[in-house]
Amino acid sequence: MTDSRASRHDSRTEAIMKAALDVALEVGYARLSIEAVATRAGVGKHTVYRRWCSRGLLFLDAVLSLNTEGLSHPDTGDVVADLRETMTKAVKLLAHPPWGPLYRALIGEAQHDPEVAAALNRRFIEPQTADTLARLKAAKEQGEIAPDFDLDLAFDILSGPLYYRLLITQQPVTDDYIDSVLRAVFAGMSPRSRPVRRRS
Amino acid sequence: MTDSRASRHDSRTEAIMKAALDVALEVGYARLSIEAVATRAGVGKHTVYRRWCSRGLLFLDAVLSLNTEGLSHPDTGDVVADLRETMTKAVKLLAHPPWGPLYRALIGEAQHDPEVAAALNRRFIEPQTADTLARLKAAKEQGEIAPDFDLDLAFDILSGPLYYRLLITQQPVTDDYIDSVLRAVFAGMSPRSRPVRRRS
DNA sequence: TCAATACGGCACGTGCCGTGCCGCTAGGGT
DNA sequence: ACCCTAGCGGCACGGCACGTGCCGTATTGA
Repeated sequence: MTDSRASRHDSRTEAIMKAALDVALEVGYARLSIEAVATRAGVGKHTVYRRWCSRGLLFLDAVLSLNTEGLSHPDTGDVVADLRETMTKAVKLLAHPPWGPLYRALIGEAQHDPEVAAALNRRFIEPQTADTLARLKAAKEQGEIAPDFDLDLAFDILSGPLYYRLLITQQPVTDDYIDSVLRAVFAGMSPRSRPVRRRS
Repeated sequence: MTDSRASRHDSRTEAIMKAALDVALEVGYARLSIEAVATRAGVGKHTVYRRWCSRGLLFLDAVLSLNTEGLSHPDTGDVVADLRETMTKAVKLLAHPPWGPLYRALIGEAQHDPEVAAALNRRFIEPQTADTLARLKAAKEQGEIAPDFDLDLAFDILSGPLYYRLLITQQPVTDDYIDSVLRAVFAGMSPRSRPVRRRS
């Protein structure tokens, strides 16, 4: 096998990311040290520093390695139902233990480290956004969304409240809340708006 | 004067908060150390630790000490115009240098330190929210907002997109963006909604 | 067999942590 | 006018994690 070297290399990499997640879950990201991660992984510090140039980027890789499966959007013809399903799945992953605290810590780190912020956007936020935008575009073409509605803005308005709850007020993001956001955003705040169809 | 002792105490406190802001603006909150703050303030480390039990709480006090004047809502009878004015003012304060990076760092710290998160909510987020909710309530009573619209939710939907831009994508929050959010949220995403009045 | 590469282990200097201790000074009590 | 005391600045300490050298080793590919 010509890739023995590479596979050894990869196994170390995975061991380090696994150890980083373990330590972060135990003591919190704020108290996560490279030393502790290296020790936990049974690895020298050099082996960590050779792969990641900062604690934040290591943590980013570790958290994103949990990307079990993508959050691709179904298309049943009912955009509200499809959005609800995807948002519920995403929130279940990202806003609840054990991953909720880790994801929050990752976004927190992004506020201090521009590299982490850029990488988080490029590798997680943008792909997820593109996927949702595609679904919204299809909905607009089928007349489920007003033709002059800016879809990038629509994404912000749908995601923003969830992140606001996750990061600022830190109230739980329940299925009911997702439902309320969807209804409210589709219906609009003005009186006499056309109501959106309720959950069947 | 019987409060000389208290005034001496307060002058130290203010000097430390001022020094914390200076250092944070120079090297960033991530590299802000108590030692540097104490030195900058011409103060012993004890004098800092006696007042704040963590770096995050000191930073919170320092940033909130910039609360020049409250962001109270005007009531001209046009809720969209009033919200636009307040949101524009808030964004101008909180999303632009020099305070933008500091506010982002504060929210970032809140992701790691529950005490900071709780204090930030209690001392800044909740009062601001209450103020906006009062204005929204008045608008609902005057028929500018649909009578069955949850106003707490309305606040989340209006604020969320701004925070999403500030914290996640880190795109600039422009006046046009605020305008777009207001129009979109009032009109709703569904087709054939009653359009909200445009800026005069 | 041999050179090369990546590795684990160890040690180092540095910076900051949080906490003692010491001597001083400015105010307040009498 | 006296001292008493709380709060202070300065200093030093042990501890921890940083990031980086160095060394000996094991596994790999020539």
